[in-house]
Amino acid sequence: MSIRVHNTLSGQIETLTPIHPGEVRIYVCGPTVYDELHIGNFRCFVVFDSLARFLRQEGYQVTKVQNFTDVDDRTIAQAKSEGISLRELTDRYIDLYYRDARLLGIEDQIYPRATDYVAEMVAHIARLIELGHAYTADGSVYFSVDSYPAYGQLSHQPPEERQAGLRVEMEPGKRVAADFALWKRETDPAFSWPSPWGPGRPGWHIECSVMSAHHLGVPFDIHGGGIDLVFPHHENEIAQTAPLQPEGLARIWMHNGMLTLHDEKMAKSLKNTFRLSDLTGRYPPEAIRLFLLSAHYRSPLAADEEAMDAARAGLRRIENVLRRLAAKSRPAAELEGWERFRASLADDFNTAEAEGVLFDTVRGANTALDHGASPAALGAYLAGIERMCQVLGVRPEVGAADDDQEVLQLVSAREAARRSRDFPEADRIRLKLRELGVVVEDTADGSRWYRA
RNA sequence: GGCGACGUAGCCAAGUGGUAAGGCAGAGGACUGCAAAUCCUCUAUUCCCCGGUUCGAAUCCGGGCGUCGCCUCCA
Repeated sequence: MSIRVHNTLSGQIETLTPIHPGEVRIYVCGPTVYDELHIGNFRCFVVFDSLARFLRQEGYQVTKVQNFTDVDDRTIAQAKSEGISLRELTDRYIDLYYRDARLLGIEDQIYPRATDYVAEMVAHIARLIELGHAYTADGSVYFSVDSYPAYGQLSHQPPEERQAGLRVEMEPGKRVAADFALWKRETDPAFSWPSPWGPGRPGWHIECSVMSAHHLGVPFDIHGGGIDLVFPHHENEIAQTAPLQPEGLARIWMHNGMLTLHDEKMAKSLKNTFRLSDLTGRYPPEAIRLFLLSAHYRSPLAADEEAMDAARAGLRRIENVLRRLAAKSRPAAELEGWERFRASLADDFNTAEAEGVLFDTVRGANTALDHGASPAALGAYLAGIERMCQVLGVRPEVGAADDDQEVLQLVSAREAARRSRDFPEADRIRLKLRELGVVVEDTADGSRWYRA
């Protein structure tokens, strides 16, 4: 099945044709680690994690890189204010990223951090100066946008059409307002690296060009990130790579829409963020992941409570049907619903539609169970639903029964009480089990229990 | 001001020319000792508005209105 995705560069939906047959190489712009991340940040990471899962399921060997930006104005400012080293600060927030990433089921991948690649960035910048695409000014180095006529191709807007300096003041030393920093002169010796142009630190964009090329080779297949990175970040990555790599940095540029709260982009600067850890008391992380994939990745997604409640209810529905199926199915080669599911994802990674297919299949499975379908037929439902969950990256908590003797005794005592129609006793035992964290449900075939 | 998205039920959200997926919430019914779970039925004659193209439009075209994102360090 050919896989089609939207390419911001062309503005079109294009067929993914891997550069190296059978292999897909992906780079995703990761977080700046100066503070705890909010779930808006994670929308991007979850989307591209599922994309990688899907491509693997489709038989591709996937190499995926997601960086940590561990040097910029904010990380430096935060480290300074706490009186600690950059490494100490960023280690802390990288650890917190890993904690949340694990909870959200983000698979392991290559995680380079910018400060480990400063020497390579310096070498890259030096080449740009040699080729006449960059110039030094008072210890800083800027990329000359005028030296690259195609500038603006990703954001579909040439620099002269932009209102330069609308939001940020132009730095002195730049020849043209649109020029951007490759290297910034030292402002504090505690946070600087040596370079041929004097001590300083790398600009923001250069790290991604260098680290992606280092780990994936150039060009690679997919470069992803939030749509707010199109300009200037990704535009600049393209510009500063072009003189050294005529084939460009990446073939396909994919961008996810923003998570919004109260109709505004969720962002630290707007103070309308919440973190995964703010939600975990009320929602299992799997429900959050299901929620984050409930809209098409390019659409904005509103982080409202009702939508997250719906995702949680949906997750429970999945868990319940898996419990029902586990008791009655036999392994099957068929995967119920899977073809429709993968067709949705192959069409510009439509996870919203794919979730629709998943819930269709869940209902189909419940109906089949109610109608006493064969164990093999039920096995196909089980396999299909499990495969879909695997790609979406949700690991439903089925709470499988174990061999806890106390629980087993209570369950059978309750069964006996029910048989003798001693319902008050049965209810008393059910309550007691509940206190042990065990849920008992009575079905036509007897009681079933699981850990909540 | 420029560029790019978007506007579908109470809420979330698919659908991009052939007569409105799915989830949540709500109502009724079935099942049930009670729960829980599950199933069935119902809930948008209509897709922001106004024109146009077409046998046929939520889907294409034109014009409005509204919302969001970006315009130099924001996933």
